[in-house]
Amino acid sequence: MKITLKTISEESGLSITTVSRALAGYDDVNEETRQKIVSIAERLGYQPNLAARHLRSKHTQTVGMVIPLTSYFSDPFFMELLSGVGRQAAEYGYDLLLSAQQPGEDELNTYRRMVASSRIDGMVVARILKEDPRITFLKEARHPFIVFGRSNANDYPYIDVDGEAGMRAVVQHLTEMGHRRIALILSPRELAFTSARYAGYVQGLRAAGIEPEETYLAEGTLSADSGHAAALRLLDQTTPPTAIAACNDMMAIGAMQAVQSSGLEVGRDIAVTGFDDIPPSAHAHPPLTTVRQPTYLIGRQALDMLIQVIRQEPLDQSHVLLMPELVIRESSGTNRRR
Amino acid sequence: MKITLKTISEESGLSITTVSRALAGYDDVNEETRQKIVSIAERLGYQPNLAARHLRSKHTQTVGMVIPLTSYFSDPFFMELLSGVGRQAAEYGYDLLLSAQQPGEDELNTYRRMVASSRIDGMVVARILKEDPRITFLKEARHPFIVFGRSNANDYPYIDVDGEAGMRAVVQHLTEMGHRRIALILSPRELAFTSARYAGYVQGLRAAGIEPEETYLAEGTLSADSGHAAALRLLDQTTPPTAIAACNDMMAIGAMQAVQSSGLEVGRDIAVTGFDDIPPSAHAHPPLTTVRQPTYLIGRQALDMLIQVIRQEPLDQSHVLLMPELVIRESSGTNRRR
DNA sequence: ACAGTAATCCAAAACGTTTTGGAAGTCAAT
DNA sequence: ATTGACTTCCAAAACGTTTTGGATTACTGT
Repeated sequence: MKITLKTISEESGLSITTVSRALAGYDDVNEETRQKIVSIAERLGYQPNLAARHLRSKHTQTVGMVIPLTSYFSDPFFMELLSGVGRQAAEYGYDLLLSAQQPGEDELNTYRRMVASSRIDGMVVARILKEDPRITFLKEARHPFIVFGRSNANDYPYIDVDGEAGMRAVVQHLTEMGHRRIALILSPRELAFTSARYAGYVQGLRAAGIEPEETYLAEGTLSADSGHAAALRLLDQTTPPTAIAACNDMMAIGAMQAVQSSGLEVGRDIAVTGFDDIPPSAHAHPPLTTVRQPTYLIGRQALDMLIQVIRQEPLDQSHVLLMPELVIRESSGTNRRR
Repeated sequence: MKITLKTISEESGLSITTVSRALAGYDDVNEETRQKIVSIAERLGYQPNLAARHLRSKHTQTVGMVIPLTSYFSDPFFMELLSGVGRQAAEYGYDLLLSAQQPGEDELNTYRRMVASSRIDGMVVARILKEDPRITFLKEARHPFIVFGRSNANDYPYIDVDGEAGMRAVVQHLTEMGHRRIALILSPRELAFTSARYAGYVQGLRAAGIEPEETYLAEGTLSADSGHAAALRLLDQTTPPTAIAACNDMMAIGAMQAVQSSGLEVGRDIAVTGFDDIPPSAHAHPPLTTVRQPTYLIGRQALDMLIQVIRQEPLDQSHVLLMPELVIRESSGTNRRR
């Protein structure tokens, strides 16, 4: 049988109100009665019905995250973020509601459902577009949210890593290794972080006195397969690049496979670099030179910020920008070349 | 402002009852009125308040999973399972409530909270113990659940892989490669799958006429570090093993590092194998010979089964046992030895 | 003895939905 | 005109909480 406040009320001979207030710790109930109520509640194994509580009190101790089925699940980057968010949510006693988007459903719909159905107190949004309708929606709905990433309009709290600096460091490293023909495998242009990483690439080249060339640019979709295809296109020209920088690790891993299948050796004949430092990258063959985003920690900090937004506390810092770290491994070559 | 049934009721001049029934698709409302109601609902962007709905109707379209913080998050195996469950949940229109267990909190408490607070319709339980209090609890509470794994008492629906056959295949492979001194790094004894894998190990040895020896057994905690330590212990004896089988991939990866740091080469001087085939294993150095558990698919199928339990439909199969597949890579040696 | 205060309790409303058990109206058959 | 069968609608109850706005009692100082 279900144990409710009513059960305890009957058992104790006190009103439902008093039972509720006793358990909630209000000070207008006698310490002795509280003891009695608490002990009955424990004996019966009372657990409040959260649906009822939420209906009444308007907050749910739950934060939400939407997962577009196409890519995010099984994407190690996203999983790491999820871990961080989940970990920190537990710290605050919050649960995490994952709504994988229903197949074929408009993504924005999933957001609408989540927000308007009032099952969550706030949302974490990741991998945003330059013009992101989800953010527009959340802003309009005045629903608490936190973003991993920056877009064009930045009037919302976010946490991000400096992709420009990261990619600049990659290119600087490559030029120091003697490379001059450095190609870039771009992420989709509509993604918010693409322009920052591209800008860093250009800056890195110019700092070494190199003009970027159209023929050393290729576009991928973030997946390993797309990195593979892009690398093949880049290599298939009269003066192919001697280094390939990819905008994320998955594409870099695909690119390495492409390089190897062309009979070249990564790290000796050609350098390959990534961005993200997802766990597999350290164990790739050869280990991948990349830019570390502390994704797990970002998840945790994002949740910290979200809680502040939910509680309407002023944010310590509403725009957090982390400096990424260049991680040099073998894929970019162990010895100077050329 | 919040759009509720009342809003639509006032807007349309119809009762709340009729609005509710119209939107729910009952056939006791005129088609014309339904059109009107639906169009108003759409215009206003009505989204039902799920807390209220759940309070009244007793089911939540949500399944739950508890994640012990200590190990599971950031455990690739568990993440894969999560992906499968999440993916399939979306297929049925279910959401996924993740409750990471609070640090220091009794795990069973988290289950109690989840179940009794009536926020979920069913649970997925993974990595169970031989005697698992969570299962006892769920059975007693008569709350729908599905288990990945088998324990001693099997009177509940589960899906599992045949760990005995898997480990037998590993040992058979190793003996065929000429190994006679084959060590085993055990998972914790209280875990349900440990005994099956151990049994397979013994069977595999006996099939090749080898008696298992106490000195070739070590125990780990599933983590890479524990595998590392266990391997060092195994190697530090007068006649060390020539092959080390680990009960999961993480420990195998740790063991490989230990072997390498002892100046030996994995795959040539000594063979190492794992169990699970988590994604990093294919890219390990050298790539790890292991037993593939289709964890993602298991997650999906587990959810299929859970939905059936929730709907009180008879299960197609209440005990599913999958055959795992031996994946031979370089860590077990490419050429016959000895 | 009396007002004033503090301590302790509670009835009832509210949250937004679904469901129950009709009511009202229409129409056709008698 | 009455009956029965349909169709279409709705008032009210229920789900289990929290909160509001007192009510009751006991104690204090005068």
